[in-house]
Amino acid sequence: MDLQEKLNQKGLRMTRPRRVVLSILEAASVPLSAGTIYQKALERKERIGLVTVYRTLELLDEFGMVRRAHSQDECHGYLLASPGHHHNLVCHTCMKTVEFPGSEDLSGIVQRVQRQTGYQVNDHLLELYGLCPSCQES
Amino acid sequence: MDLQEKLNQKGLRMTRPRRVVLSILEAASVPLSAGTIYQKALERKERIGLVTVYRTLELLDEFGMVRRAHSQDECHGYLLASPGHHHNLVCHTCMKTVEFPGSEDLSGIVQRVQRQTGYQVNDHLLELYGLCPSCQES
DNA sequence: ATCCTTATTGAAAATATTTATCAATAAGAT
DNA sequence: ATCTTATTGATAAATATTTTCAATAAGGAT
Ligand SMILES: [Mn+2]
Ligand SMILES: [Mn+2]
Ligand SMILES: [Zn+2]
Ligand SMILES: [Zn+2]
Repeated sequence: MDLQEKLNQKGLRMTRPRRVVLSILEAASVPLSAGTIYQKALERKERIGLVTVYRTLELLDEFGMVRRAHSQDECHGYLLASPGHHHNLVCHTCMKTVEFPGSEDLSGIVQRVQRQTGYQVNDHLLELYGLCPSCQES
Repeated sequence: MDLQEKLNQKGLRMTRPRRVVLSILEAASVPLSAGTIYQKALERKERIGLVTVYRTLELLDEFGMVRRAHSQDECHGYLLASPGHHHNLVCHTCMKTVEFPGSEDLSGIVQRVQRQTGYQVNDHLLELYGLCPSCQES
């Protein structure tokens, strides 16, 4: 289900600014902050407000169409997210990011930690870091 | 090795502000932001600058004595970190956080992801969320 | 204890980031 | 083409973080 449909469902409207933000995210391979997206929009000579970028990101987040990247420094990068449970793999050097399906089995860890802490675990954040193919050469 | 020693090693000095920040972190069971630490210092009637809190956190971070909590909203909470590889388990409701040793085996996932993406994985961020014992009752 | 060197502090200002307001605009249904 | 109202973006306000720099204090030397 694409943005248009999700908007319709809620009586919301497809607008040019929203299309621009989405398009920029689609073209990106690294996590983008609101500010960066705004920059790129300006470069494209698009008339858009920074506030709208924030609002659109919030919207896309609600729709689950976007995911935040929590690298140590830049905490506020957004990436387009495929539907379903995924995680990010970020290149330390160039930030190029790919997602991988979250089919990993954490039940072992979860079991153990629950027993040891008394907590009831129901969610997790997993992010991998490394070197992308092209950065491995240099 | 405690803060005093690590400071000595680098020709740095143990100061009262640094002691205060450390002490506040030691007393906390939830991730604290620079601002919050500053607040608590004021409550303790300690003379300290917010800038110094930022600087001290940066320092503690370099020393690996502190870990950042990346909850969805509050991206900049700091927690005192035990030496060695650990992760955080955060309570959704009250934020109470415990750490658990990172002895989990991610090699399965890592292997698979490396093969599928061509990336070379060498680090990860794992955080668990759930309900702490006391929040389970309510 | 006193002196000296220099790491450290914090007030103040500069930047950067995020949120709130609100009149003007434009989506999209009729 | 008209109408309703969701949406935008300029502006301002609120937060958060970083930079600057003269005054202070840690801690080694005497
Ligand atoms: Mn997962
Ligand atoms: Mn681990
Ligand atoms: Zn790379
Ligand atoms: Zn709790």
